[in-house]
Amino acid sequence: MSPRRSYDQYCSAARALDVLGDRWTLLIVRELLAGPRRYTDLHTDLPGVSTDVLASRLKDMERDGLTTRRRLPPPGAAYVYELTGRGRELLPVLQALGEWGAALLTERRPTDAVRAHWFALPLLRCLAGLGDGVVQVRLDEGEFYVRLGAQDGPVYGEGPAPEEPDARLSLDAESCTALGRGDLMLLDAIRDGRIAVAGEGPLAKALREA
Amino acid sequence: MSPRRSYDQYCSAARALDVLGDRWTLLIVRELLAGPRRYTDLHTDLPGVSTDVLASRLKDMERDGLTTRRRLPPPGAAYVYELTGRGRELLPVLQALGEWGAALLTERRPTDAVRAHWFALPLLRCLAGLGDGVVQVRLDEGEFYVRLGAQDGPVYGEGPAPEEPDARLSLDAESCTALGRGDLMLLDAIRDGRIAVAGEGPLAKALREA
DNA sequence: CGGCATCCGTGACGATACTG
DNA sequence: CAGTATCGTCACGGATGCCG
Repeated sequence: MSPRRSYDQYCSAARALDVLGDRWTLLIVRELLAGPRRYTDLHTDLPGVSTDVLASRLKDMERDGLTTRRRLPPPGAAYVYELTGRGRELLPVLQALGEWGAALLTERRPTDAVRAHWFALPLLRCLAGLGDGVVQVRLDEGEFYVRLGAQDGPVYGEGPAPEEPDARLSLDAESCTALGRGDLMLLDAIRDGRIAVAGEGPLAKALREA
Repeated sequence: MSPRRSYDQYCSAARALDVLGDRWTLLIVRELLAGPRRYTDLHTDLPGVSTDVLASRLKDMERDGLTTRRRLPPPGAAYVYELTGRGRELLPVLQALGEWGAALLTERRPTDAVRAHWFALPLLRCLAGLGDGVVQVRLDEGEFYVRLGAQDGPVYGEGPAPEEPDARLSLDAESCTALGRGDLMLLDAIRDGRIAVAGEGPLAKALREA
């Protein structure tokens, strides 16, 4: 079970850490921000987490109202874990953490795992305010999509978007980290050709012409 | 020493959690956001932290560039710990955590510790944009001050402000949590008399008249 | 095979005692 | 006052086994 060990402080940040402070919890939230995932998906995308800790965290998070467990309709009837509304409200927390940690994201160590959708979080800020629509992003490591201007704030997902995207971006991971660190401006990178833009909708035009 | 156990992920949020994810680390940052503190001050304001863990965290945080250790000039020559610029950049992280955790801050449990300056974090957002100056805040639990419009963003501190404040607020902890949760608007609370405003400067007038 | 539960070794944590 | 030393306990990581 979860932190039987509360900080016992009448402080909202301490209360948040009572729920979120355990190892792996916030990284599981980061995974689920990219959409519903099965237990095995979570286990393979979080190398190093042991099976019992993952199961324990998922139980705690469900009890704390962060996630729900749902059975997928057949075929492929499996359980998936997904965030509740309350869980999705953690997006600003992960954005703040990611922004602070961007300065630490220098070289890639040989032991570092990489997943494409981990770059969606820093890209959300860069793309905010450019208009509404779905942007499909392709990296060497994989692809993900970003839904801008959604009613519950922008959301994103792993893999190809379920609907036809309004614009397609192709770039490399290095440019992605530079964007997140603020060393590179999105529109500069498009002008330089470090980011390729495809698509004919207004969102694609806005990205190319601005 | 600190997380020898890295998550080993090429992701800025995971990198941040490598540094910040240990128990007590972010709460020590919260304490130091209120100004430099001695070891004993930290130990008494963080009930439950053991002496060796506190010492270990402070070493790790200094090594990771979050804090510095400085000897105070006599009299009272003691060591104080204070945040570096990099450490102060964690303010948005704690604000995001506090905002999310505000929903969990309901009744005060009998085991909960309270410190007045823990309420400074949520109040910063409420006071932002009302102008520049120093606001002294008095609660039953103690007092703190908030410096609005500072060059490095607003900062705050425990106890009375070192300079003469531009406005003085008196309120109770319940109103403070309601403000942080968004259930109560600052100017409404002033009109209702739940917050008393003293002072003659333009900031005090702005608080009373808006 | 996906979804855990069990067992075990190691290390982190919490409480107390002690020292410069 | 500012930590270090010691020790019991628990959480974590890794491997394996069970069960639908």
